[in-house]
Order: sequence, then C-alpha cells, then structure tokens
Amino acid sequence: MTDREAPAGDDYVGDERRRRLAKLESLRAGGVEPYPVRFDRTHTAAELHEVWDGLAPGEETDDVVRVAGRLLLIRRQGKLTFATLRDGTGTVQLFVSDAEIGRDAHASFDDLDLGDFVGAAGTVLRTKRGELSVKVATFELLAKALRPLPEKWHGLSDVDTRFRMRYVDLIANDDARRVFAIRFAVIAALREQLLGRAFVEVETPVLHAQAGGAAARPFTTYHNALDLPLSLRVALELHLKRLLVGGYERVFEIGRVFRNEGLGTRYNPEFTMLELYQAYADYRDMATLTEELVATCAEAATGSTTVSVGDQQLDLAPPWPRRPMLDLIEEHAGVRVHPSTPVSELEAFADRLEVPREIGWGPGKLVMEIYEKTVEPNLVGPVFVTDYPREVSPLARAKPEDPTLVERFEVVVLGRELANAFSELNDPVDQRARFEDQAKLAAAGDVEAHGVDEDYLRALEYGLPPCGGLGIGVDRLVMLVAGVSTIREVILFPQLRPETGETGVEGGAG
RNA sequence: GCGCCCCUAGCUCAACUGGCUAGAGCAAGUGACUCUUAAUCACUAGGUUCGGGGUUCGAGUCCCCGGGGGCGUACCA
Repeated sequence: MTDREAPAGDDYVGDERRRRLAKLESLRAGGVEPYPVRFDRTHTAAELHEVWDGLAPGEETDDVVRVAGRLLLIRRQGKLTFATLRDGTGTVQLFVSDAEIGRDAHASFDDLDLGDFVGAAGTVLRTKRGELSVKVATFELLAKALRPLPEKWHGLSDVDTRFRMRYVDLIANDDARRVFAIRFAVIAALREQLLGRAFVEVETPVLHAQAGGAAARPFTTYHNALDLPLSLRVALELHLKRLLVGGYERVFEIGRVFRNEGLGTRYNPEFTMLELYQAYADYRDMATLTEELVATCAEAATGSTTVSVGDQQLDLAPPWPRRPMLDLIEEHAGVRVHPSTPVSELEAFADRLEVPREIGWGPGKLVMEIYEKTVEPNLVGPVFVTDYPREVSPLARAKPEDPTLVERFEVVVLGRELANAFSELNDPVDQRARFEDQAKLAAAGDVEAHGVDEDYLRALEYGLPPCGGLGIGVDRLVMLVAGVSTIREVILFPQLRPETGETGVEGGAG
C-alpha cells in the first residue's frame, strides 16, 4: 500500500518528494491514474525530426502524432507552455496553449513535474524560432516521478552518485549516454563481424568445479544439493577449446568473467571478455583478425579508426607492428635476455632495473616481469608484442625454432593489455606437464595458479585440431574507443562498496 | 592493503589566516508573461556542513575515530 508517510531514511530529498507524493494522492483522488498501463505512440523523437525535417519555421501541419517520453524542461509562459520531452531516440518540444486545449487542461499540464513520463497527441509544427514541436491536443501522465532531477545544466557530477545511481546519471549526463552507446555499438560490431566470418556464438558454464584458463584468483561459492565447492570462471578458454574437440571449427563467447582481485581505475571484479577459437589457424591469423576486429569496431562506433584518450591520439587502422618481446626488452631496458639466460644473471638484471622479484621465480617469469615493468607501460601502440616465455604461458604452443618461447602475442595500447592470443597447445602430453608445473606453483602457495584439469586433458586426448585462440578485454576496448580512462565509465553498474546509513535506499538499518 | 586528497541545500558550487544569522545559481512554492530554447522578472521556503568525539570564548574550517569516494601504488599470465 502507498502511505502518505515517507519510509524511514527516505526524506533526504525532503519536501520535494513529500510534495510530489501528495500530488500523487490528489491526482488519484481526482480520478487520474498516475501509472497507467500503456500508451500507443506513432513516432519517436528521431522519426519525428526525420519525417518533418523540411518544415519551415512558423509552418504548421495537420499531421497528428502521438509521442511519449520524460519531461526534462518546462518553460511556462502564461497562456503558452513549451516543454522538452526526451525518449530513447532524442528530444522533441511540446507546444501547449490555452487556445488549443483550454485553460483547465493547460493548468494541469503545468502541474506536471520535471522527470514525469508523459504521452501527448497533437499536430506537428515548427515554431517561429525554428523548433520542431508537437502542438498538444491531449496529453496523459504516464508515470509520475517522485524525486527531482539533478541540475539541468551541470547534470550529476559526483562520481559516487553517478555510479550508484546510474539511472540518474543516464538521465542527466549526455556523456554517460554517449559512452554506453559506444559500448553497445562495439559489442554489436564484434558479434556481427564474427557471425559474418562463420563463427558460432556459444555459452559455456560460469560455475566451474575447477577454475582455469588464466592466472587469476577466483571467487568461490557452494552448491548445496551437490555438496560441492564451485568457482566463478576467470576465463572462457578451456570450455571453448573443448567445443573444438567436439567438431565446431569457429566458436566465440562474449561473457562475464570474475577475478577476486583489487579494484581500481582499470579493474572491476567482473568484466566482459571476448574469446574466440578458430581451427586450422595460428597466432598470425589471430593477429590479422584482431587488428581488423578492433579497427572495425572503432569505425562502427565512432565513424573513425582514430581514437583519443586524454591528450593522446592514435590510429587503430591496420596493420599494427609485430615486435618480439625480447627485442622490446633490449630496446627499452638495454639488456638482451632470453629464457635460457641463467637465472642468476636474470636476477641481477632485474635488480639493476629495479624490477621487484621473488625467490624461486624461473627464468621465464623473470623475463616476463622485466618486460612488464620496463617495456609495457611505455608502449603507445597499438602493437603486437609476440613470443612470450613458455613458462608463463601454460596453454600456448611452443615455437618450433625455440621451445623456450611460445607462439603468443598480446596487443598493447597506451601501456595496457587489450588482447591476448596464441597458437593453442593441443598436445595432451605436453599439456599435462604444463598443468603439473602449475599445480606445483599452486601447492607452493600461488593462489593464481590452477591445478590439473583432468577432463580438459581427456578432451585433448580425443584430439584438438591445431587452432588459434584470441581473447579481447571488451571493457578496455570500449574505454579505448570511447576515450575514457576508467573502467567504471564503461560498466553500467560498477562494483562499489555497499551503501550504509540513511541514504534513502533499502529499509534502513537492518 | 598502503599513501595523498575530497565529502557544505535535491543538484552544481561559494564561505580569507578559526569570527556576525553558512551564501549563490538551478530545482521547488507563489505571482506576472501567447514563440520559448539552461526562457525571463519579482517574492518565498529550503542546511544534522558525511557520522561521532575533542581543542577553543568561538569549528564548515584545527585534532582524533569511523563511513563513503577519488587519484596513485601494490596485487592482477
């Protein structure tokens, strides 16, 4: 039941909310339903602007339309009122006059509040000042808003509020809507390109008995009926490759993965990955595919392959340079290293370069750390960094000419990893050995290393065709294309600490 | 996790080195206005200065504890 009294903790918007609640009651008392079931509209705002584009200022038509949206601005002008209505496609002006609908109806229009959803029917005209408008003959409240909108000019800028109440952010801030439009366009473009290349889109489990496919700490949960501890997936990889064993030749999944790690400007505990696997391809094919996918996404979302982040501008048009990791280390750090370099020498290099290290790291891990600390942050890109140490790539195929390295690349843009790909390891015996190395690390206390996945090995023993695999961090791709610097700007509801205290949400202290 | 910074009206922001009754715009209320575009004009109301404690004649301002947030850093194949 509705109650005249605001629930505890809900009066922080104070009098305004109470005033609107009272208005709600008086509307009902007057026979007006403030939340009616539906409204049939004939045109969206965008359609209206498109169809009546040629209308001259001051010109009126007899064309009757029905429009609906949220009331954003009201300019009352005595016997005439102008209002700005926004729907999902844009805005349109309502033109309300005593002469058209009578004084009483006009008064009840003026009684609407900013934020209310309204439906209106009337004729199309362009005002003398050139604004395309609907001259309202009848209107109807579609949903009463009880809370006031943020400042109409500055919008909502408190980032905490923006992320906690994304619905308000989206109402108030054009830039929020712009960024998410880019996100949706990027994801649609990814899907469209892959479907066009004969990939099938699949869905694989989120709950894993054994997390794997990436070095990351998983979230754990528990299935009661099975009496079974489970992990949320940290990668899509191992199930997708099982599907190639099953006979699919090109599969992809765009899905949420979960990593139980710190959050920050570039990290959210759940984020969206694209992973794809293609039979009879290798990491070179993946590189070509990556640059085409990314450039096409940028073009589809913004009309250009040029993106700008901060004061940096870069062009994503292919081809991007391919640079072996060991060469880049030599360029940036001035040392020639290799996974066959003695560990003591690598440790000395690390110390000289002020790269933190831990006792017991193998040569591949040391090379990788030297790269990540001295090279990666300085790469502008886009660039393919190729040929990673085998030791840090347990799922990638070794390079035939140098088995201490693997056929793998990461794409780096503005010092950040955007994509990761390799020629997939399909030798079950080799894979078992790599898993066992990982299991040793896990046993030694590495919370990110995972154990031996026996079912995956069994699948490999049935035969995995040679294949290339690619993973793209979708959120980071969107950040790049949209030109924003924090991941929270591209995730609709980023992870935050729960609200506490008297915030007007939830039922108070409980 | 650690370091630095921030939190004032529904929203966006003021308030000097601690000093009079914490101000302004928008939003809200009342009134005027038939072509406005962030409409304009007049008047009105609106505050637990994030919460708690302390120092002081006096705290939005200084100190301590707590909460939330931002940035950096660490963790992050």
